[in-house]
Order: sequence, then C-alpha cells, then structure tokens
Amino acid sequence: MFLAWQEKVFHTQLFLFEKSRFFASVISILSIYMKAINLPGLDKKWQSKWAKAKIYQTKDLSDKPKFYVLDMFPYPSGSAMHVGHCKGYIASDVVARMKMMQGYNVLHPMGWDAFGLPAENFAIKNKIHPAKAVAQNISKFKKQLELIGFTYDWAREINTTDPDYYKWTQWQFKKMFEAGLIRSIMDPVNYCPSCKTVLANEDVEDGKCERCSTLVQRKPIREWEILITKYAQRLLNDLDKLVGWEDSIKEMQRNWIGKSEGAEITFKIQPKGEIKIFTTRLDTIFGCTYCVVAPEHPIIQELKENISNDQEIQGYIEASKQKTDLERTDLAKEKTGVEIKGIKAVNPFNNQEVSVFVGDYVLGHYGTGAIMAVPAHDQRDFEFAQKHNLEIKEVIKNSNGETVLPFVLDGVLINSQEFSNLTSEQARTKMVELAVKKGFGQKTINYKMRDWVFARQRYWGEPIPLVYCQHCADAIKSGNYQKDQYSQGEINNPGWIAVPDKDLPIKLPNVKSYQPSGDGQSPLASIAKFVNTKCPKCKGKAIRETNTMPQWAGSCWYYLRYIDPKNKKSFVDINKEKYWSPVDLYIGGAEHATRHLLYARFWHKFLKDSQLVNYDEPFKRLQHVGLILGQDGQKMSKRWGNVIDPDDVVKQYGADALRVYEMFMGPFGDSIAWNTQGLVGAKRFLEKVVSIKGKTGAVADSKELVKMLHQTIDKISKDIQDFKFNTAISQLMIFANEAEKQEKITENTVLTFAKLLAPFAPHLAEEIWQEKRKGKFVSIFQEAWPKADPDILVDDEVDLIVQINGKVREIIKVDANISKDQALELVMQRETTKKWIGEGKPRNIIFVPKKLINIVF
RNA sequence: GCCGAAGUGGCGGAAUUGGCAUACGCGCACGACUCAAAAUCGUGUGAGCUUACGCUCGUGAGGGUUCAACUCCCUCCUUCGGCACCA
Repeated sequence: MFLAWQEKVFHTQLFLFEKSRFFASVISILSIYMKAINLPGLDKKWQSKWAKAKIYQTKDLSDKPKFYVLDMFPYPSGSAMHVGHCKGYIASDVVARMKMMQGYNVLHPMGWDAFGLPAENFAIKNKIHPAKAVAQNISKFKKQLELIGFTYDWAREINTTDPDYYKWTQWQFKKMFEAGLIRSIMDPVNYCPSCKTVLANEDVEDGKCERCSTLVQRKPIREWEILITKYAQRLLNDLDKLVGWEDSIKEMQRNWIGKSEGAEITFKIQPKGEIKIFTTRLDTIFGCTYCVVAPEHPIIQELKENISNDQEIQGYIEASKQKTDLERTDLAKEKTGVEIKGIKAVNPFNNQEVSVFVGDYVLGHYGTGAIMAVPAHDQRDFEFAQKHNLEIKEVIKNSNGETVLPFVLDGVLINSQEFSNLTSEQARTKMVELAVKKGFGQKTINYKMRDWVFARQRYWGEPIPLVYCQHCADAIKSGNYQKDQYSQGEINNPGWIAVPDKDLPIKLPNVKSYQPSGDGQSPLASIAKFVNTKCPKCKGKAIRETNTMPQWAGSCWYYLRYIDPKNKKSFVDINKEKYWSPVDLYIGGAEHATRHLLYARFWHKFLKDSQLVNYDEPFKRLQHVGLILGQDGQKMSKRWGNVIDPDDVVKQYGADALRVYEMFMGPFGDSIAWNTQGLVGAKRFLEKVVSIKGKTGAVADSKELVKMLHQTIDKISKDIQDFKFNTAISQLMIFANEAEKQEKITENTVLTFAKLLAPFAPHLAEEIWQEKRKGKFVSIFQEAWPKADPDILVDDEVDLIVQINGKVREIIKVDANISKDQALELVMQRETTKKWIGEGKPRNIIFVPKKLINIVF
C-alpha cells in the first residue's frame, strides 16, 4: 500500500513534468519522493522487528553497570489510558533508551496494580466479575502501551492479583504480623458509606472519601492496623538521604509525618486519678487556667460517680459522635465544650486547681487526648475562654513590650515565679528539667501520622492470611501456653493465628455476589467454605479473616518482584536484589507523595530490618509527572469530554510525533494543557528530519555544523539526565534547522543525529539508521551513544558584548582568549563606542572573559 | 493559619554560580508555489517613538543592592499544590 501511494505521487509528478517547468518539477519530484515516509507506518515495522530481535530483554545479572528505571504501574481501570497517562511512561522510556545506548544493563519493566476499589467498582457497574474485568482492561492497556513503542521487557510483567504474586504480599504481611507490627483494633475509624468500607487516614481528603467524595463517617469496626508510626522517626530522618528526590515531595512527607517536640505533663485530678497533657509550649504553663479532654478520654468513664453533671457530659459525647469528621474539624465552627463538674485538675508547677472541660476540638488520637488550656497564648483556647467566660492569664510578653492577646509567639516570661524573665526557649528547657526531677513530666515527641488502617470490607483484595481460634485465644489470655508456641503477633492479638507458609497463597475464592455488604463485613464472610477452617496451631475449629488488604498493599513491594518475577522460592533472590536495587529512577504522579511513596518506604525498611533486602531506601531518585490538561485547561476526564486518546494520535501522526510532542510541551513536572497544534509542530519537525536524511553525500561538513553537532550531543545528554526534555528537543530542532540550510551533509552527521533523536523518536531514528546499514540486524539501540569531543566544543572566536554604562551597544566577534586590555583597546577604537562616550573619560572597565566588556564613564 | 512551588509576548515556554530577555515551538501577517484551496517554502512578529540609522520602555506590583537584576535582598499581590482545632 505504501509503495502504491508513492507510485501515484510519482505519476502525478510525471504528468506535471510534461507540462514543462523541467527543473522545478525535477526538484519537486525528488523532494516529494524523499519525504514520502509515512510516519505512522514506521511504528509497526520497527516494533515487530525489535520484539523479534528481543532487544529489550534484560539480563538478571551482568558485568555492565545496571540502571533500573521504573514507572508507577497503572491500575487497569475501565476507561482507557489518555495521553496524560503516557507522559511519564514516555519520559522513562526516553531515559531507558539513552541508558541502553550508554552501555547500561537497563531494567525497564511494566505491570498491573489490579486489586482495589477502581477495578472492583468498574466490575460492579458493568456487572462482570472483577477478575474478568481486570483481564480485559489489562489487555486493552497493554495494546495501548504497545502502540507507543516502549522498551518494556514484557517477560517480567507482573500483576498484583496473580496468586503467584499475592502469595508474597501475604507472606510479607505475615512477617510483619509475626514481628508484632500489626494489631487488631476496634476503634472508631474512617468509614465510607458509599464504598462500604473502612478507609485509611491517607484515603480521606477534606473529610471526604478520596475515591467517591462521599462524606466519611466515624464508625467502630474491627480492623487491622499496621504500626507504621514506629517507623515515623526513621521515615523522617532518611528523607535527608534521598538527595535524588524532589524537595517538594520530601516536604509533603515531612508535613504528613508531622513531627512535633514537646513535653508530657501529669496533672493530678481531685478527688482522685490523673491526666497527662501534651504541650509544645511548656513555657506558657503558668497561664493555664483550665484543661480540656477529648470526648473519648477514659477519665470521663473512670470518674463517672464523681461527676455531678454526668448526664450532660454523656449527652455531649453522644452528640459529638454523631458528627462527621468534616463537621468536627471545621475551623470556622465555634469551639464547643462542657465543664466536667465535680473534678478539678492540679497544675503541678504552681499547685493551682483548674476546671476540666470536655470538648471535641481536642482530638482523642493525638498526643494524650488532653490539653492544658492557655487562652492568653493560644488562638483556640482564647476563643473558647472568651465564649465560656474563663480567666485569661498573660504569662508571655513580646520583647518590645507591646502584646496583643492572644500572643502565640515566643517571648519573655512574666508571672511565672522563678521562671519569669527567661525567654520561652530557656524556660522550656528548665521546666522539663524540673518536671523530670520531680517526676511529673518528660520530653515527648508526637507525630501527626497515624497507624495504617489496613483492612477493607471488600471483595477485590488480597485475603489476609490469618485465622481466629477461640481455643488459642483462651490459652494466650490465661498465659497457659509454651514458650515459642506463638509469635509476637499472635500474643499481641490473642486468638489470631497466622496461616503457615505452605498454605500460602490464601486464594481469593470465586463468589457470585462480590458486592459490598455494608454490614461491616466483607462479602467473603458469607462463604462458609472459605470461612470455616482449622487452627494451624491447635488443629481445633477456626474461622478465617474475611477482610481483604487495601489497594496499596501490592504496590508496596512490586518493584522488587520485577527483579525476579518468576521466583517460586522467594519473593526476590537476594543476590539479584543486591545488583538491581535501589531503583535508580522512579517516575509517577505527585498524588502518591503521602500514600504509596510513604507506605513503600516503610514496607521496604521493614524488609531491610528482616534482612530480606539489602538497602534501606527503595527509590534513589524520584521525578513527578505534571498533568496533561484538556485543551480547555480542565483536568482531562470523561466528565468534561476533553479526553485525548493516544491511539487516535498514534494512528494519525505516528508514535514518534506523540512522544516528541509530549516531551516538548514544557517542563516535565508542570501541568500543561494539550494543544493539537503543538502536535502538528512535532510532526513537522520529524518531516524535516526526513528531508535532512536525503541530504547526505557531502565529503565533509562545515566547521560550524560540526561544532553545533557536538554542542547538541553535549546538551541532549545532559538534558535527558536532568529531565529537561523540552530543551533537549529544542536543541534537536535548532540543529535540524541548521542542517536543512546545508546543500549536502555527511552521512556520519545524519547517523549521529539519528542517535540523538532515537530516545524521543525511536521508530524514525531506527528507519534512518537501518537505511544506511547493510547485513545482520543490529538496532540503533544496540549502538553506542555519541560522545561530544571537548576539543571541538572549545570556542576560538566568541561574541563579545560591548556595554557602555551597563547598556548593550554592540556585539563584536573577538578571539576567545582576548585579554582585558586588548579588548578595551579594540572597543575604544570603534565608532559606536566613540559615539556613546563622546568627551567622557572611562571611570571603570568591567571585563568578563568570553562574555562582555562594560565601559562605565 | 503553616509549609512548598510559581508569576516572562496572542499561546506553550527558554534564559537563574547576576552578564545579548523572549531560544525552540504554536498562532498570526505578508510573500512564493497553485485556476484555487490545503500542504510546503521564505520573510516578519514584545510595546512605544522614528522617513530612516536608531532610541526609550519592558520579565506580577513597589522599593533596594550592583558597572550590570527575569536571576540576589526587603515589602506586598496573585495562582497552584500540600498540611491543618495536631495543643
């Protein structure tokens, strides 16, 4: 078909030829004939050739240096990929291709994160089984990816829903359980009434479900929690090691972990008991005029009989339970609270008795769930005190004397007995010392990050490999068991027993109804055959855990599986892991900064502690992808009808044009609107390259062109490394423009240029390369990346900017090594200089070698 | 409220160890080719003034440092992202 089309063009031109205008027609025929490359037609041709020659197959181990480049793997949802999804994949492919040519053993894998709500909701909506839906979606996604011409080693493809894969997710979970890092809870947790499941703190945005925007409720449900907070300090400290991460992402993690240093102080309660409060402002403690406890605080139930207004208190607690998270944390809302009558708290620093309130602006899960209130120096306490007519006692003065309450900054202490006149900082140190000495307090660190609520009451996830055995529960609770009979996890969670390794994977059973039940149980709970089992310890009756793992489980370690995807004995061979880890470059969306990226770092640290991997951080360098918005500037989504399908683009313009355009749009991390005109520009550039290909035949190139070629080699190599793809392509365009102006150029220059173009436009580059080669197929990607010759890059002549009083007046060509005096002499003779200086006498001469001379008079 | 990133032509953007502002691309205008259109090629394209050579102004606003500021400092404004009753 391709040939037929060419022929037609040729005949049309012949007809014109007869009509006269000989020379014009000859040129026209030649140029059209040379340009007659159908760009989209190249895609299939080379993709199948590459696949046949297996040029992307990665060796497990090699003497070559390794380079592991990873994309955040997609979840194959119902809607196909749009051009925005491809952007990150194209970037990783560009880097992978350059690294291949630079002689690295490159690992560039792809797989599917297929468990979780998106896949399950799609399945429910379309009334097909999730497993079937996932299989369909994967094949659709894979086809889309293949059209674009990526270097994936498909032999390493993984799928988190494959039992051979999730066997190891379960196995690792079990390791964590045995290590005592997992506990069963029955606390109020985030619950989405629409998805009918519990959500992790990370899955809640503005009090709404991250997936469906339904208002999240708080509901007590039996749950599993991974004690990620035990790793909080290490997760925070090791951020400093991650020099290849973008600061913005690291900062997000810091915010999320939310470390704050302060003190925990014990207040005795009259008539009995005590509460602990957490404060970062111990220096203000003499200004404490009351205390507030969270509605969940145990003291309220403990001192029930001492509380004279118990009914009122219980009423308040009930009311606050009814509130959604959003209502409760609404900043604009007035702070409510009720005084707990009949009890008082005693400030250990001055033995003053103060009232105790219950108020839901104090959070049960943070710190100790109780605070000392210092209305003079805290905004919230100030508002609360004003409303309830409570004493406001000033204890911190601004150093300049002027202080408007509430004054929340550090200052100098007043009205604080022996601590008066100290600065806030000094006071905090001295006060902690005193508290420790007298035994009523200590230094404490708190984190905003909460433990990871890990189970979901849904069908489509990894089954949790635990069973419940009442017999073992009784034994553990009564202490009636042998040493080493139970693991730490089993002792911590009496009755919960881990399934033995030989029984893994616990396969997700096929069910007819996989819809969420909404009764706090997963659909698995209704399958008697699945639920009823034997206790692996005592062989008695036991029932299986029917909750499943959350979406994030499988993605916590997938990058390790690519290294050794077929291993039956272990999730990864430790020697292979040593060679390939850590991931050298990880590309994905910034929306994962506080979820996947934090979970995976935690998970990896646990594996390191268990001596199952070699390094304590999984990802050396991280680059976030900026969104591609719709042409209208809105987020690309079916809802707005602004989705651009890569398949259409590839069909019409070819994969190379899509790749070049997406890399050229702008800075890689920025969100930029799609513009089809820009795509046309990319295509024009590629056509220009085709026409340059036809210009070979020169014996030698001009010195200028050679120099420009070497500058281009230098710039492209650096820019790809630095993720500045847009300027790399701009440089390719600059070179192409220059080359096109030449009558003829050497074949060597064309081939070198093809190599530089290859990471971005692999199909066209291969076409150019192979056209000039004969014999056995060796891909351009098996050839060496060009090196810039430093001698050629050196300038012997430069443009010198001539400034008079700081304004540019002239640009002259001079010898690159011209001295200041020589330059001055030269410039002073010039008409332009004479004109501007006139009678003036130069007062100052600034000379920057190879750049400029500035004459100040 | 706190933290972070950013603000440059009609548009996407380039240039930050301070040294030609607007590279490259899109769009637009004019011209060539064409019966014509598209495609392609060529020229031009920040604003103002000027017959012209040129000159002045110009990187969100205002100030400052400097021979020289998109780049550094100060005070604001705006947009985006994250965190947020976290004591």
